[in-house]
Amino acid sequence: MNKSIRIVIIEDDTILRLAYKSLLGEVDGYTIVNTYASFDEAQKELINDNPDITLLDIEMPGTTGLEAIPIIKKALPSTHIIILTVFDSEEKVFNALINGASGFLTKNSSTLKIIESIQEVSQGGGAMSTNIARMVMRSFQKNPNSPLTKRETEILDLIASGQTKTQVADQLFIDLETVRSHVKNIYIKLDVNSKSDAIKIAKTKKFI
Amino acid sequence: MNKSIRIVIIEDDTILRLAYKSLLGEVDGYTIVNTYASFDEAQKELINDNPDITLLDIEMPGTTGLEAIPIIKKALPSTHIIILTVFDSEEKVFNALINGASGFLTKNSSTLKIIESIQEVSQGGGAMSTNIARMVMRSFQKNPNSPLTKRETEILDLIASGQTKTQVADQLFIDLETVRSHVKNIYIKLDVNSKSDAIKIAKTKKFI
DNA sequence: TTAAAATCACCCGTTTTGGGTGATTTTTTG
DNA sequence: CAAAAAATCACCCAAAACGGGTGATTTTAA
Repeated sequence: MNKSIRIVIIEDDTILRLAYKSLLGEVDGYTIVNTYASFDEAQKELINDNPDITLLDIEMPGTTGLEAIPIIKKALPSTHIIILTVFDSEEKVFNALINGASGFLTKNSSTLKIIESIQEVSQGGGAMSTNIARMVMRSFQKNPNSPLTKRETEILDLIASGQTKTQVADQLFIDLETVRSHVKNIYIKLDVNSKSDAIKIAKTKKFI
Repeated sequence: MNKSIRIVIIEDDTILRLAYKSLLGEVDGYTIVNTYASFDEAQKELINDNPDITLLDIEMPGTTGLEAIPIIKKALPSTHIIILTVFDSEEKVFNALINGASGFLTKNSSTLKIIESIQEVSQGGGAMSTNIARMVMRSFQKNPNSPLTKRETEILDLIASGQTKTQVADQLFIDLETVRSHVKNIYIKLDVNSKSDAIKIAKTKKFI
């Protein structure tokens, strides 16, 4: 028989916390080691609990789930964190990603989805609710209505990666004056007059 | 009764193509409008087919799936593309994302997973195989062993976003000389002597 | 209570930048 | 094919930014 998956739940909503506990506790191979209503409460016990999976609410009184992620990862580098969120802001999701969460579930996820996700994450996979997956994918996608030409986009891309016009010229095997000419056109199209503004506008409008 | 979901399959492997066709064709509410062994073959027919979902192999003779995505999206802006991949390279997956695919399935995905994914994607969600989800998440995560301090990371981050040292100084309410001092230390730690090299190294090593 | 991190100062010459005002040569597309 | 769009290159100028050197002080954390 395989070892049971050790799960800790940190969720301030009592109803949800108990619901998760009783639902997941009945699953074969899952052990709910402990549950907490806040991270501050969980912090000292967590090392003892030694969970394989930590279900973590992102919105909590005291230390938020977002702030808790790096602390947990530092104390227990091999634990996998699954975030529970109401899906309010993109920023929170991306911050959680950056900090090292392995899964993202919206709170309306079905029990089955949660059970599956724990299984997948504990095997080294990733898990996302479909709306979060959609959001993540959209964040990669460029605006198809960019006013910039292909070459202009290419050049602005290189500039945004930190290169000077001279370096861009060398890399594209064209003259510095040509790059300057393109950049001037880019500035006109984006209605800016500096490198940083061009990059900022182009990024927020997803032209690059 | 709801309208059936119109599906087109573009996949050069005959066995797989027929397998998908027969498996998905039997699902209630799914209609396989057409199947093709290459995009070049599909191209003229696709507008007529008017699929809700296009299952697209990423590796194909002639026009690759990757190249096909923007063409399909241009001709049929509202169709959703689900990529089928053997999961060889990160680059391909990210390029597909950038070009506007709505789903990513590895070819070892179960029929159930494919059926679910079509459902989710056609409802505006996203779909990913767990190993691709994991890959995407990992791409967001920073290196925990960065030699840079918090402040240095913050400053390099702003510089990488296109700001000048002067702008960074203003934004952080510190003196330009302080920023310069930090940048000098960053250059030493990363063993570089220019902005662009610092950004390049820091990005590839995921320090920022 | 040390070490590390963050802050600021002034020197220097070089490179890059942004703006103006052009022109020519591909490429694309109706 | 013809017109339009995109990409290429040229030379002027002054202001800003850059990279390097060599310090010091204060604040924060181990």
